[in-house]
Amino acid sequence: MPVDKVRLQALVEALRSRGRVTTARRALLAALTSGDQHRTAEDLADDVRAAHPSVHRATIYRSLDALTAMGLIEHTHLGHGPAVYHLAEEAHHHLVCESCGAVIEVPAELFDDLSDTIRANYGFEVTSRHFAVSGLCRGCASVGASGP
Amino acid sequence: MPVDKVRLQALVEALRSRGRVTTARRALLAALTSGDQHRTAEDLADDVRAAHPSVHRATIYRSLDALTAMGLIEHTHLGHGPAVYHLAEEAHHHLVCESCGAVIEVPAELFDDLSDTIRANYGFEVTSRHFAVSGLCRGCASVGASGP
DNA sequence: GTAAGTGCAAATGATTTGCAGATGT
DNA sequence: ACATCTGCAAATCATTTGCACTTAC
Repeated sequence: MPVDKVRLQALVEALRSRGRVTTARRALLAALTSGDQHRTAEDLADDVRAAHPSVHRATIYRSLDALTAMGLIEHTHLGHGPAVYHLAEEAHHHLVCESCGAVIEVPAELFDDLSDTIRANYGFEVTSRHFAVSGLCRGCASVGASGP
Repeated sequence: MPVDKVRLQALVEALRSRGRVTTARRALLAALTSGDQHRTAEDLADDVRAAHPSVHRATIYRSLDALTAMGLIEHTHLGHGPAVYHLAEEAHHHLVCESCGAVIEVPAELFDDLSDTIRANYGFEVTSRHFAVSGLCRGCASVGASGP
């Protein structure tokens, strides 16, 4: 049995223990388990509807909210566009290039020192990867620095 | 002459050197120079229209874009709501509590170490304060940790 | 059986756009 | 004068909501 299937099954069990298992929710978990991370609600809707055409867009949003509340998935704002969703177990931060839009995933541990400093100075607990870190990627930064 | 007026005048001069000085733009700079930081486009529209009722919402957005392109202002996404604008000279990062919505301003230098690490490891230049850092403020974190 | 979840259509909130006319330099 | 801005109305994009019907457990 391939790993993805095992993963999906584990996720569905986690879902069952926290709420109802429905077609839309299972299909969403399946979509998030396979293929590209960083999928927008609209992407996921397309994906789910490929297999279950009657699932409505509104249900996608409500199901994403429910799965988020259960702690199974999270979403990140990468820029001015729609939010992107991924499984909560794939915890990581995002660097987004403001010039070309490239997205770089970085391990959450990179932020540990900053989190410690912020906790010490402000009593603020950095908990989530809800927002990307913006800046310029290597390519775009060097163009800006020396000219093309 | 109060400091704010001097600041505003300097900003208007900067604007003049980079583009046209119009009623909407001047009023926006005035609104951003005085009063609360973290104002949404809608807040700013209200503010501008108090003095100049004929200024249209669309003009506010276009003017904010223009001032951003000129480097005079920037905006930050604090959460799921609208973006908030402030003068570019007031560079700072934002911590936003996911539970109560509190916003804490922190000096940009706090991120220097992280920026260095990211630059060294990924060649990525963290340039902007475009997104807030989410987490839990002191009050909300302690409620979550030990129960109310 | 019953609360929780869903489909649908319409509403919302924030922002953008096309175009004709007004304004800054 | 002439490009740049603006006002207006309508469009767009992402997401949410009210309500009647279905479904999972």
